[in-house]
Amino acid sequence: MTAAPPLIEAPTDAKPPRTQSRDSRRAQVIEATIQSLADRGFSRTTVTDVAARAGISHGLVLFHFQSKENLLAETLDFIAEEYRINWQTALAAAGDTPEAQILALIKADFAPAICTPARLSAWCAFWGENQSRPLYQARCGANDALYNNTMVDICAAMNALHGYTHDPERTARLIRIMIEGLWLDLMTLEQPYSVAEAYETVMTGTRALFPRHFGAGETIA
Amino acid sequence: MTAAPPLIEAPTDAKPPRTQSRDSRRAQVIEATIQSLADRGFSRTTVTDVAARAGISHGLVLFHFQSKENLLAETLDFIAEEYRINWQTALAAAGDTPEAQILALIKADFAPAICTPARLSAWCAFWGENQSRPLYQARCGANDALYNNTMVDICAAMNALHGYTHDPERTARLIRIMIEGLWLDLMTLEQPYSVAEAYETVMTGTRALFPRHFGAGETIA
Amino acid sequence: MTAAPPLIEAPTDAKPPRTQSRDSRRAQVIEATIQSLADRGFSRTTVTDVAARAGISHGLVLFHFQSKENLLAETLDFIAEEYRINWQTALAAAGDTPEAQILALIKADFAPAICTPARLSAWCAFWGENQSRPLYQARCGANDALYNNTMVDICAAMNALHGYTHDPERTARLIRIMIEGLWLDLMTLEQPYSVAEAYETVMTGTRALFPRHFGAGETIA
Amino acid sequence: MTAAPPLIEAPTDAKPPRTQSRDSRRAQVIEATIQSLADRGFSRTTVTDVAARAGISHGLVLFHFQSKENLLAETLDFIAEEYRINWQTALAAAGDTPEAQILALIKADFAPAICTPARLSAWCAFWGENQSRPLYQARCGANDALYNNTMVDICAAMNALHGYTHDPERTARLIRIMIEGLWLDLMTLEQPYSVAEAYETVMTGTRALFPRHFGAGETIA
DNA sequence: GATGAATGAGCCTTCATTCAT
DNA sequence: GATGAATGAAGGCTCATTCAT
Repeated sequence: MTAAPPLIEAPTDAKPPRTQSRDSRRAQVIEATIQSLADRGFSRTTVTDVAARAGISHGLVLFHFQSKENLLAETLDFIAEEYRINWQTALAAAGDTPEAQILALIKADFAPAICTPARLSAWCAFWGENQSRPLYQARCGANDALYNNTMVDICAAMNALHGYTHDPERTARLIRIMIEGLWLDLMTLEQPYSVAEAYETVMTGTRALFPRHFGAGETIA
Repeated sequence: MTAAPPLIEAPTDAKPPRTQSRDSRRAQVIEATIQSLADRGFSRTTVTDVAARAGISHGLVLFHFQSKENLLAETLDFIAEEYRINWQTALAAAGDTPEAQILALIKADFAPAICTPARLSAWCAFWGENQSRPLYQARCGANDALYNNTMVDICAAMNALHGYTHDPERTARLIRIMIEGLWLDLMTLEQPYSVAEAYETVMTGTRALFPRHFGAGETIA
Repeated sequence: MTAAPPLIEAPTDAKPPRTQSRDSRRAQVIEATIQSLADRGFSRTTVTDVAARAGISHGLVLFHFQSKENLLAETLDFIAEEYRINWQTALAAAGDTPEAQILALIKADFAPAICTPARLSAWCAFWGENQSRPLYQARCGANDALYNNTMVDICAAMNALHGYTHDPERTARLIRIMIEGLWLDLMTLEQPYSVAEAYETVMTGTRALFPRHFGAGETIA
Repeated sequence: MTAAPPLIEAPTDAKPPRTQSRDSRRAQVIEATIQSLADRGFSRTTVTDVAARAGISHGLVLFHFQSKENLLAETLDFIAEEYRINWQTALAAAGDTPEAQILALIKADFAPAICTPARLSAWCAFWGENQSRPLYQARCGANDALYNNTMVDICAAMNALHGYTHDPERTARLIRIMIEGLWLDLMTLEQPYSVAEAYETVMTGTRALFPRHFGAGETIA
């Protein structure tokens, strides 16, 4: 599996030029928004705080994003797209066997670029706000459905190829919600276990579902 | 299994007496807070909205709860306690075998009094707000640890009694995060599946972990 | 003619009670809004300025009026109603002859309670803002039409009773726009003439329209 | 009477050359300001909106006019000068008799180039803003005084030549404020009468003042 | 207990103005 | 000349909190 390259550069200590290109400024602000959502949650994420994290004035944030609502929507778009590219890249790099594909998808969700406290918290901030649910559906519904359908197809291929007799829908859902549940744990627990342990836990569950595959030799690297 | 009785009465159409007992007023306000968290999310839940739902003035809400922060803390206490009583009651009513206890605990989490859109949304509202994480830990950390330890003990008993060789920590965690992941699904999906299907999904996963138990005959009733 | 009594009490030096009745507060704020419109114009009238003039916090202004837009609408309602009561009271107190009625209506428009710098400027602030035109029509259109129709009827009565052969529409319009034009002068000129001179000017114009009436003996007193 | 030629060209669909002469750019921006004042009113007229109407960037608007305040002042200068040229041209083209001069002045004020919704609204925007009153006096006071003195002189000539015995000040004022009052009507009314009807109304009033002149044969052409 | 007037901190947003390119 | 990124003052509005009644 090839990890997706980081989509935006990390902020450097070098003094940025006073005026930046439109795209670079927007990426910088979106990253600051993710950090703010993670640190302060949805309700305390303010334009002023985002601007301060990006080292610019609040006016400039709105100059680039028009409104706070739009900023949040574009931030959600960004992490959704980042997530989609991550798993699709991992899937493309995996072999043709369904077991390799499942493994690739699981590993992708715990990859360092994705399974970051900030990223997880940002997701959770959107999940936790009922008001953002229509926004979430509009921006992520299709992606989530695509992920799910992909996983269902792979589980069906496991049945066809290896003689399992699972309900593909339910099996795919189990894999997905195990990952999500572990993500939630990583955020919620005061002293969470490691990402590696989370990965091992999903693998344990997956191995239970497909006992003749996913031998214990695989680790997250 | 005996379902835990509802801890607070549902709001009736009958106008409440102008002067209610302290406890009844407080319960009424807490229920209104849960509804507001579910309907409007953490960031849009206001004292005024809670008061309107409870049919009283905002002044009275703060008279009873001192501050909004305290109101939210007590609301969290309430649902945490409600949740604790629910699973402990279910566990007490279950038989002595670990498989019966696991089944009771799972069923309890999908019981109608607990697995309500409002309840789930309220939980999620707290999870999504990083600012409330210390609060959450302070109020729910002990409960969550107790639940987890209980589940670990039961899983260890499954090993001892029935010859399974699982890591009890990891197995207990799997059962717990499957439930949480399904809860998240129920809230996040635009058109979620039924609670019964969610229950069946956990049971499928549990059955995979303990293949010689949890036969398909059990339904959520 | 009996001058309409002032509809709201002038602010006194006596320290007002910390909390006032709803109506008295609202009247106080509306008067402050009129003053602000007169002093600063539409574009510089802010909620904060109105609040400062009323000696209260901006929050309280919005507590009573919900929004700035609504405050302006209610202020317009207020002066429109004040104006309507003023001329209708004057008309009711006038005799039955159309010449007495015309005289009463003209005098009413230059009465001290109406023809105030603040009142005139407030009207002009609404006229000058295209954005407020729909608001103006919605709130004042009916009143203005009523005034105009009344004047048309009186002019028709002048024809019928005294043998004039004017177009009643045009004559009524002339009387009305002479008054409005003089109001505009009183506001626009750096060193305007007196209200009495404005009144005499309208009377001169009216006398020209009805040469056998409105002898020079009438003054505004 | 010869109508004053339009002082600035109407905007054409043809894209203007990227670099225009200084004067042409300034005229273009001033015309855009008039339109913005008319469409959006004083309080909603922004540099950005003016720039958009002129098809240039807001930076360029301020490059040419230094500040918004100065832009508004120059716009006022422009319409004041346009107005002055309009009536002075009309007056110069009129005959030597005072009755011809009065007629020419009245007609000039309802000429198509002057009595435009945009022009009227722009005037009204300035009148309605008390803050702009010093500006108005500084820029238009002399013009207005000149107009008034001219009209007073003409009314005095009417007396001398034709045996009327009016107060020239008051008569001149009546003619002027009738025109202004009708302008106000044209802007304020939801469904105003035509400009021609407004002109006829002034003529009716003028005829009443000078019964032996201004026979009904004259129309606005 | 209970209400609702009152305050003020803090939010989102607009917009005139500056200035690097 | 010309653009548009960038700033920051100021405005409308929300809402937790206080407090007189």
